[in-house]
Amino acid sequence: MKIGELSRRTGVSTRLLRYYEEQGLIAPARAANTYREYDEADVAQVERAVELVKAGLPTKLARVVLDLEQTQEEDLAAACPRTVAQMLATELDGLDARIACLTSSRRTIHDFLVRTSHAAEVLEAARTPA
DNA sequence: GTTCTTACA
DNA sequence: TGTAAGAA
Repeated sequence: MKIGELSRRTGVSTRLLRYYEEQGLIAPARAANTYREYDEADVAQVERAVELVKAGLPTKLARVVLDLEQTQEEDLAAACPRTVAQMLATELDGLDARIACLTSSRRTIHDFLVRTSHAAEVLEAARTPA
């Protein structure tokens, strides 16, 4: 399939699909007319890439993870270099720090809200969207 | 009509 | 990242 269809199927803009390719996250084949040619495996690859990026991984790390998953599905354990594991651990630490920060923010806002007469009603509304 | 590359905002 | 230009 061509880039347009892949874009529709994955919800990722053609602009971003080309950028992912530039960053080594995907490696589509090329048709004779120079058009990029994607297969089903690329669809899964793009969806996976989106997950990793959503998780906040730098594209550099996402590229490595994607690469590891593609080549060493069985003994991934041995294939992942310590340096990569270390970087992932650092990501985890950063996440923990952000969670702590957000938890603090939540506390501050929540504590104030609870002091208002609209607390019960508003908090219930937030809990029951749409 | 669709994609490609390059480049600007 | 969206969008534009010019070519295929």
